[in-house]
Amino acid sequence: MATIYDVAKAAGVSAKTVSRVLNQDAPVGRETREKVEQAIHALGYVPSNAARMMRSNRSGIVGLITGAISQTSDNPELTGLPDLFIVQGIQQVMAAQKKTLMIADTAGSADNIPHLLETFRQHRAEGIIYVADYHKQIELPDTAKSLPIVLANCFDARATPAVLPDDKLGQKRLVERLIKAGHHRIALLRLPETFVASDLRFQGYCDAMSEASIPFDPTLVPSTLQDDDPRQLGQLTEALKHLLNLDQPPTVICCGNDKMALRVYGILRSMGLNIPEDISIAGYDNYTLIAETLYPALTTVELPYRDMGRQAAELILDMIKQADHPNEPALMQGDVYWRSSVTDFFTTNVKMFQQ
Amino acid sequence: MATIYDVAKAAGVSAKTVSRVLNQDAPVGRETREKVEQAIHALGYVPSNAARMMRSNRSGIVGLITGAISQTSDNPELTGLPDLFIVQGIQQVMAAQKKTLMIADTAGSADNIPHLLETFRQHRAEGIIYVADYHKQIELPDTAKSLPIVLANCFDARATPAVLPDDKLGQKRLVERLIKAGHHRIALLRLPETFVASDLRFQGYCDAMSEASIPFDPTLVPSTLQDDDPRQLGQLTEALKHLLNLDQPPTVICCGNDKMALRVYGILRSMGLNIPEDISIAGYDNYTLIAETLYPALTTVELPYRDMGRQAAELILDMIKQADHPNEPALMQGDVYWRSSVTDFFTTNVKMFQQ
DNA sequence: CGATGTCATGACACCGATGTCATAACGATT
DNA sequence: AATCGTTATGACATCGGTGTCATGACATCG
Repeated sequence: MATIYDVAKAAGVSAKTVSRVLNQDAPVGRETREKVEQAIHALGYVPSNAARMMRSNRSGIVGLITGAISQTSDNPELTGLPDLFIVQGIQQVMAAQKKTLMIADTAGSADNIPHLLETFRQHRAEGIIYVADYHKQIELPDTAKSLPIVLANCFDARATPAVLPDDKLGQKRLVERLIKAGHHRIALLRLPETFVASDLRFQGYCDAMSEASIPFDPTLVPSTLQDDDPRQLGQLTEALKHLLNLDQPPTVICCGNDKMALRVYGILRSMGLNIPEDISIAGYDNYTLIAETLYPALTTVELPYRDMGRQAAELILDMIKQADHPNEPALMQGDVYWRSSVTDFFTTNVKMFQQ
Repeated sequence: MATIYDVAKAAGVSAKTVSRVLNQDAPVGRETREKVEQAIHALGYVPSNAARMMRSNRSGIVGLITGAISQTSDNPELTGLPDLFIVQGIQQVMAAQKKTLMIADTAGSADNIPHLLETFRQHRAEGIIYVADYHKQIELPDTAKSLPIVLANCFDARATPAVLPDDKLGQKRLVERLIKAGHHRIALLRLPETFVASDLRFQGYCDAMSEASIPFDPTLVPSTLQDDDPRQLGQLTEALKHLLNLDQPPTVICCGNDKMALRVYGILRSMGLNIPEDISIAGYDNYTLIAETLYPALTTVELPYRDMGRQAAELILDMIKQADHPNEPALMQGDVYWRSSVTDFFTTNVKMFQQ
């Protein structure tokens, strides 16, 4: 591989002059510049990052730790990898800032994290972003504290700067929208309690109901499901039977996430019920592969993963520039996506009048 | 950040001795070693990759170009990102070989590729893997030819070494299995022709049928769908009606992929048909989020993405070691996943006898 | 016209590792 | 005792860039 000296010799100038042409940090004569540029092109010269980095002591590298690439084998429930959109958001910002993003994977085990941090330090990464596959609490090894670090989609007990989805607000908005569409009997099939989002979304549900002066009816919120995937189908079936057999059954069921909604579609149909004519269904996540492909398409709330990624990236860049960092996690809002799996009683009425 | 000289001074030895402790490439006295190790620990010293790299001129970096992280905006059809499993397979091999994988993203536009290659050259990447989001033909810029390169999930006209899924064999195996289960009237809903896989899978279907001496019936293979997503639902509905209205309707429908199968589930159910009692459905891709979550679970063929990634990684490492490279693309086989969306007439019969 | 400033360029040191070579101490071999 | 081999260690050059400083040629200004 050609070096700057090869280029200098070919152009008949000093290495420093080539450097000046490359970096445009000092005036160079037009003729000289052209000779140098020709030599660079002829030799296919590309400057060595390693050498630059040594001199400047600035790597321009930001490390990213994720389990998104290797499947999280401890939780087969979540194999969809939508959290990769967080990585995408980060990538966008980094590319715009000409930073190099170095992605390392936990290979499914948190034990690897110290080793990954070590690698990042060897590369002199300026900061680190840790991305979790779903909203959860984590604990980082002590070695992590020596570099600026931002958590995305997770938080810890030490108030490390974090970017999180606003699950409470998202569920609240969805329920508000359902109420506006004329629904009063609104069921909620909660995620297993081990998920942080389970409780937050339940709170959002309660807030929306109470603000609309609809009294809370515990029969509409069956006990939460278990983590255990194989048993979930049976539990879901039971919960649905319970809801449908109520004196006043719900007109809409909010599912813990889109995947659960996919299951619910199958079960309800095997019971002979039509969506949304017999009962409306809503999800959570706006996992488009499911939400847009299901028939009918699924009303759901977006997890604002791309925004979270962008926010996390900007946060880490700020922290690299100035050791300053926020104390409160940044909560990112997701929109409600209104699709045909939910009946809008008022819109339907309008249509009837029109016809 | 501490340097090797800081460590040397703290331990009262020369920098070279510290280097020897780090690399264990020459004997060091026990006492000296311990002093050095203490100093390293006390200073939190981590050797600089940049400096090492300069001296050795070996980066240990393999570049990976993908659109998997940024969504491929030109094809909203495919937002599932399952191709990330390829990246995972690559990562596994690289980690085992202590290579650093540098992932760059096309941000949805192939125009960025030259720039990414430039970045890789700056980092002195030893080789490059290009990962496509689905089986397709691509064309790389000429600048790519100066480094060892392997294509994963795609190929070009210049016989660049490639790793591809064996779509023909996969479909053939699925159809063979269907025939073994007692199906003779087997329909195939092809992917749009713009997909390379469309024709290959059709060939596999034909091969299996002809080897079983079942004459090819073109009415069972409706004309392929259009790319155009919004129109696909209507086209699918038409195609299904056509198939169901045949004199001898199919007992099983092979869908172009799992996502299409998800649509077909919805449409058939809205027609009042039960799967698999009234008609069996099979998919392709083994996109587990769909295939395992659908009710009933979907019979499908695996796209062996992880294996492809591993294979591509091993190929590029070979090519880095020795400029040698294969001329034929490596075809990777995927297994048939047999689930409850397809009736097995013989198994059913056996059960009936048993009862 | 001499002093000053700007432009264009080169010589040289340095960033932080490691390869090469030298050296000293010590035990083993002849 | 002289020679040799091994162990343990350090001095120094080097990788490929860039920061610092110096230098010469002109242009500008009072």
